[in-house]
Formats: sequence, C-alpha cells, structure tokens
Amino acid sequence: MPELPEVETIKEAMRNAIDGALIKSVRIRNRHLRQKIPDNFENIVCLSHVRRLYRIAKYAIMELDNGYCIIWHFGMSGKIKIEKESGFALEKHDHVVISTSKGILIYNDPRRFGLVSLIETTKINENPLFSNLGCDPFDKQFTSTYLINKLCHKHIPIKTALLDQSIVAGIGNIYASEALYEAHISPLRECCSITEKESKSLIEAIRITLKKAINAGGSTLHDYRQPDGNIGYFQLQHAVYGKEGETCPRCAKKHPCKIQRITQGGRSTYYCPHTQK
DNA sequence: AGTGAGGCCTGAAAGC
DNA sequence: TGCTTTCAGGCCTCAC
Repeated sequence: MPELPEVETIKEAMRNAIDGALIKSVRIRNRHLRQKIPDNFENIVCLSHVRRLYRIAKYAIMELDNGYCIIWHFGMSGKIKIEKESGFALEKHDHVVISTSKGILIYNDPRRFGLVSLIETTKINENPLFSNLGCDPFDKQFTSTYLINKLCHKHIPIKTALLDQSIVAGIGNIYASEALYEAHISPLRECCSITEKESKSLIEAIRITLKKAINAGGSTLHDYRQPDGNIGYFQLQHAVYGKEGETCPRCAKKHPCKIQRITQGGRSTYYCPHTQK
C-alpha cells in the first residue's frame, strides 16, 4: 500500500529508468481507475519527452516537455513495472503501458484505487488533487507550530488526523501507527490535547519513521534490475503494525506487554498501551 | 463546519 | 474440498 516512502521509491526508480526518454507509444487497456483516464491521454503524451520526475504527497509527477504532467497515484495496490525490451507478457491488471526510448513502463493496479491522469504543468497547484494538501513531512514549513495550529481545534483522535492529507500529506495507515509508536504518543489522544513538546517529538518521529522506510525501500531498488522487473515493492520491519498480540519491543525486557489492535475510523491501529501515553 | 459512515475494488485468508 | 464471507485501505461522497 504505497504511502510516501513507497511513492518516493517508485519515483526514483522511474527517474533512473526513463528520465529524459522519448515516449514512443501508449497503450491503455483499462481506463476505469479511481478517475477515468482522459480520452486524449495517448494523443497528448505520445512523442513528448520526460523532463523530470518528482513527488507530491503520495503522487508521483512525471513532467513532460509539452506543458503537461502525468500524475501517478497507486491507491492500495498500484505498482509500476519497468521492462527493458518488448516481448514480455502483459499480466492481469496491467492497465497502462508506456513505451519509451529507454524502456517500457507498466502501471498495474488490481484494486483500481489508484489513478493515472494528465494535468497542465502550470495548473497543478490549483488542481483539486493537490489544492488542499497539507505540508509534506520533510518540508521546512512542517513545524510544531504548524501542526499545533492544525490540531488544536480538533476533537478527533491523533491517529485519524495523521491520515488526513490536508494536515500532513503522505502518511497512510501503516506509518501513522509506526510514527505514533516512535513518538510514545497514544493513537487515542484527542488532537487538541497534544502539547507543543509532543508535537515536536511527533514531527521528529514521523521523519525518522519515513526516512527509515525510504532507506529500506531504496534497498529493494536492487531487485528491480532482476528479470522480473518489479520495483517499488517494499516491506518495512514494522515495530507495531500487524503485530497484534506480540510483545512490544520497547517493553520486552522490563514488563512484557502485548501490542494491541483497535479500530479507528474503520481502520486498524496498532499500539503499545504501556509506552504510548 | 466538523465528524463519522459507507462505498469503490480485488485477492488473500478465514470460516463453514 | 470447495464454496461463501470477511478483511485490507486511500480517498471520495454523503448524512448528521
């Protein structure tokens, strides 16, 4: 489930593979993703060059030299595969195939929660996908003051707030749990109860957690050179996520206590009731 | 306005 | 064994 670190990894892999490439052909096998892929997608994209690749929140942006950007979002199950040469077999759920002078890009998404779209480069910031996004966790503007201002009037649990992309953009369900564990803050805490000091350590924890994950994702980049061509698939050594009933690593020595799973906003949250206050 | 619930979608896993 | 049900979650829409 691609959150910020996975998208960062996918973006880097795309950059390494096809930055500067000429797009030679586009084949769309299924237009019906979270949003319908625009009808003029192929016409606009073909014969342009990839000018640069970057990331906004959980979106990878592929800027072209014709005034447009291709927007990639991976929802829950979206993947990018890169093939060096034609002759490979397309798989189920390979929805978009872009052939370039440097390789072939394949977008695969079984659940179709992701999207592939096209936006004029000068109009990205006003596009509804991006106009309401909060700070990037690595942005200098993501300070304890910023976060406190976003949280201080809210009565929802802090865990739920971390999933709100208009507060901080890029965190998903896994890293919300992991970051709160790292910060020793209970996911049940009401936003407005978070102190300046806690806000500071939460920001620190978010950055540490995401950075670790990016580094781990980076290490899987090696795999994509292998014949299967898979990239961006990555597993983190989670401290709490998916570890219900296991002993909390922090408590292990002193007073063994179990990691709990609860549901917040219809999503699983994992935490240690003993060390997260 | 702020908040919560439901829906989209498929495949893996659990339940029967 | 083979079927049905449940669960996973990013993000949007709708209702209170």
